Amino acid sequence: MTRQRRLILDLMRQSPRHMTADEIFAKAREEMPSIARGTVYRNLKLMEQAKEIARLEMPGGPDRFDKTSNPHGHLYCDGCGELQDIPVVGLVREIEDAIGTEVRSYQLTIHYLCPECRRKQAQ
Amino acid sequence: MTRQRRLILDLMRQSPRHMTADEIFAKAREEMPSIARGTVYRNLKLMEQAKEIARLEMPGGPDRFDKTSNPHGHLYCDGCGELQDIPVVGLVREIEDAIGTEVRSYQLTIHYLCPECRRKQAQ
DNA sequence: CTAAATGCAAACTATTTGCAACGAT
DNA sequence: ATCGTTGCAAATAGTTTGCATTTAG
Repeated sequence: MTRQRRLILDLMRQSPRHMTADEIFAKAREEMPSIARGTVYRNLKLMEQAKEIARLEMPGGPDRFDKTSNPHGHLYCDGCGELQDIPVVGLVREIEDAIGTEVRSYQLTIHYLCPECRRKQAQ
Repeated sequence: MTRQRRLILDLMRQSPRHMTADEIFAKAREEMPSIARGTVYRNLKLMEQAKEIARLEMPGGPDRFDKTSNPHGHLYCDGCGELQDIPVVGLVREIEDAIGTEVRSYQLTIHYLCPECRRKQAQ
């Protein structure tokens, strides 16, 4: 556990958002100007492999990282790009029944318009 | 509808697989050696925007393209990388009930081991 | 002390784009 | 003739990697 890795983890924990690697890098630079972009990417990959964090692949944009490790879906607002977690209770069980074997992992992203963006669009 | 676009569409229809842009490009070159990679990417993007085909973003690999336009989920085998369609009946309705608003689109990929890969791994 | 992690820069993969030439209507 | 489309090559975005140096245990 190096200073760099600790910093990356702390920044992720402090942010309520799902940050991109470059957002984490930028914030990290503020506190540790010598940190390299490669170090951030390397640590994110290592922590992903250790299942300490999860990588979210975003259509048409950089990956984002999620500090929670318990599996869940994501709710993506097509208006403002904000991303929220959603519990997907029952879904996995249902699918396991349907395919007759274990689900190893899954990725679910629901695109919608959040209340605020819906309001703006209505005007 | 140019010769190039028609060729790209035909190749997608002929293949039972979900091809990557480069796989399509390679196949297209066999029949039309002058076709450019950029043309394939451009046409795939145009057809995606026209909702004639769908783009599937694959974790850690190039996007794949799906000739069917009706929404459905995907079943990805972590062993051999093969990809199948799965109907996801009811899921969207359930989620709309939960979030109280319309789902504009979604992306669901289930990772599992197909029967063949499961057998190989058991040995 | 030594194995692992870092900083840096260059490499890489997938994709997009500017532009002059081409082709369909 | 005109306007969209192509082929080409260069550019871009995001990420990874090789290597000499530094650091944690």
